[in-house]
Parts: sequence; C-alpha cells; structure tokens
Amino acid sequence: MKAIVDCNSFYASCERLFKPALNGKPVVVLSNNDGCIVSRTDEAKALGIQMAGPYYQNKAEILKNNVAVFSSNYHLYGDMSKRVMDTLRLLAPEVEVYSVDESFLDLSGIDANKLYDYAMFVKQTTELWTGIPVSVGVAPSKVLSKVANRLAKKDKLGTKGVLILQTPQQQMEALQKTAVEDIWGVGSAGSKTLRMFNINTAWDLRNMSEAWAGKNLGGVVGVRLVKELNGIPCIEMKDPLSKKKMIATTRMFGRAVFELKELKEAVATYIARAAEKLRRQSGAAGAVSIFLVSNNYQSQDHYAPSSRSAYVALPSATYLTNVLIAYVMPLVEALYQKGSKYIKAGIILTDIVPCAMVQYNLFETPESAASQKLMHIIDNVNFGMGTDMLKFATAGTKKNWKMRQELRSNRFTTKWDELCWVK
DNA sequence: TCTGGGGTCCTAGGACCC
DNA sequence: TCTGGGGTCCTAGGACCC
Repeated sequence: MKAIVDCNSFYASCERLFKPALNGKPVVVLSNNDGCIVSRTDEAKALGIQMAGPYYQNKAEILKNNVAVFSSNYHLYGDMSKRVMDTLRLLAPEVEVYSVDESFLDLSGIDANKLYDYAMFVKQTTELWTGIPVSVGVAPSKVLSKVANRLAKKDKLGTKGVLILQTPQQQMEALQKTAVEDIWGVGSAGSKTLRMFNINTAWDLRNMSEAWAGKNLGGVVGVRLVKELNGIPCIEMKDPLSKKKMIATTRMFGRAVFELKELKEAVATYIARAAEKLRRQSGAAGAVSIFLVSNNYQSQDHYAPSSRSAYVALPSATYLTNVLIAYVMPLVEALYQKGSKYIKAGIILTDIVPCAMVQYNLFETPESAASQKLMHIIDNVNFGMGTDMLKFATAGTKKNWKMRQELRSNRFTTKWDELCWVK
C-alpha cells in the first residue's frame, strides 16, 4: 500500500501558524509579483475565490470579506516544508517528496489491519510537531491514494482527514464520488475526451479496457492510468537520490523593462540563482537556453506576449556562474530589440551531468581550483548571510525590475532579525 | 494597470544509418 | 511501371503536475 500525505492549504497554513488570530478566518497567498491567488484556506474557498485567479479581479471580494492576503514567502514555506518532510522521514520507512507540500510513503511493511491507526498517527504527529494540518490517503496505487486523499480533505468531519481505500467496496464508492477532472493525471484535454465518450466518473474510467485507454487516452499514459485506478501499481516510488534533469529560473518583472542593461542584469541574476541550485545537486550543465518575453500591444484585453529564445551548447559542462554568464550575455544582446517592452525573462540549464563526470575536450582545462573555491565561498556566504550578499557585477545592484511582493510576512524561521517574538 | 514558477514524461516526426 | 526494412537518436511540442 502507498500513502500520500498532503498539507492542507499549505502556504496559507504557514502564514496562519505565525498569526494564530487568523485561525478560522479566510486567508489567501499570492504568486510571485502578487499576480495570482495560489493558496486558499477553506474559508476563502467558501467565498468563491478561485484557485489561480488573478488577484486584481478578486480584490473587491477580498476586501469586502476581510480576507487576509499575503505575498509568497518562499523562505518560510521552504523551511516549513523541510520540517514536515523531516518528520515524515522519521515516521515512515520510505518517503518520496513529490512537491513542496506532498509526499508519498511506501507502507508495504505495515500490517493491513493497522493501516488506519498508522495513517492517523502520521497525521497527528506531523501536526503536533510542525503545526501544519495534513490529510492522508492510503490505497494500493498512487492514483488511488490521491483519490483517497482528495476525499479525506474534502470531508474532514466524516473522514477525520484520513481515508483508506483497501477493499473493492471502498474503492468503488470513492471512485464513484470522483469526477474525471479530479483524477490525478487527467487534465483539461483528457477530461474533454472522456466526457465526449460519456465517461464521467473515475469509476466509469476504471471500467474501460486498457486497449481503449491506449487508443484514446494518450497511449501508455492512458493504459497506466486505468491500471492504477484498478489498484495495480504502475507508478513506482521515485529514488530519493535522483537529480534534476533541468533547472530553470524564470520571472515576471515587477515593472516593464526597456533597457538592455537591465535585461542583462536580470538574466545574470537568474543564472546565479540557477547555478546555485545546480551546485547544490553537484551537477554541471552542458547547455543553457534563455528566453525574453515582450508585450508590445497596448490594447487592454490583448494579452498577447511574444517570446524569443536562444540556446548555447557549452564546450564542456560547467557549474561556474561566471562562465555561464559569459556565454549567455551575447545571447541576450542578440535577442534584444530596442523599443520592445519586456515583461519576463528566464534561463534554463539542461544537459545536466554529475560534476564528477564532466568530459573536458582537448582545449579545455578543468575548472580551476580557485574558481571552485570561489563558488563555494559565494554559496556559503549567501546561504548564511542572506541571498545575494555576494554576487557578480553583471547582476546589478539596484534591481528596479525585481518582482513585487508588497504583502510578504516575516521569514520567521530563517532570519534572525525577523523571528517571532513571544511576550 | 494588474494573470506565477518549476518541473516530468511522452509522442511524433525528421535525420541518419546499414 | 516499378522504388525495402529495420533501427537509433534527437528535437519540438503537448500534456500534465503542484
């Protein structure tokens, strides 16, 4: 059996943790640049505030109902996430961190009669140790455990936040209550197809043949989905040591950017951030892509950004920020069009290899000891003293283009000068 | 005026090989 | 009038996830 432990309204719950007065009150958290709503408590959902809805469109409703609003505070959420995952790793034999607020647990070793008690113990311990409320779904496959989790979360009173789908009867009832749109792995395209065939619930889909799914639901992906719904596990636990194959840093600007200099500053800053992530997994990138997004249309409802991108394959893979910057700056210059109004930029590191395995060519020398040491120092200082304490000059110092975060709470758990005071 | 950011996996089709 | 049969590798783009 597998379990999925999912934090309830994770970002909003983190905010509430340090402002207990908000318990029982509606809270929402915004995406970068205060653009969209990305986390809502139950009270906010009840007001009809939609997930991923633009903030400015919901502003009236938010003001009217006295909803607490926060900009995203990734220092806080990252640290709280780590605490939740560390807790789970102490409680379960095998943990796969699936996202910032969810983990799969492998429960193969747990006695079938004790699954409920065990899941409840995991839930209560996590909540006690971290203060973050979670829901637990347990079933033979990952897809079914997600079904269980969703129902546990929806009906908190009925399930007490824990639902086990063990018997065929339990599975049938749960699948009948689940619309095809709500199945993990069925998106907008898939659900449209399914509805067209008059397949409306997860139970309907479970009863389709694998051959049908293979033909109509995206080949092997569809076959796997039907199997998983039937309780036949096909999506295995992922190796916790596996590394990322791609590392991206992309951002909307806080305000439109017109100057090449500022564009280069932004891109250099993103490269520094991505290279940091790269070094954290002891990797080296063999290629970099960059893209610039402009929006030159003035008309109001004409949100039609256009994107230009470029790619450079490096002579040998590297994790040195300065080397990456040097290769990418000419690309920014080549893509830049004077007069364009830039709203976003991003860089993507690909062809990532473990840095111990970098293949140098005849004319390249391995990263010098001095450069390696420099990266080490930069990472250590920035980690200990705060992001961007040390950086390359290309990244600029003013950062007028930086994203808006007007409503960010304190980094209560990661900054000495922002700690929570208890009187 | 204002619509996020970071990933994975799969497929189709082209280029190329013998 | 007639023009093989397999493979592999790469890339772009779609779909999906949180």
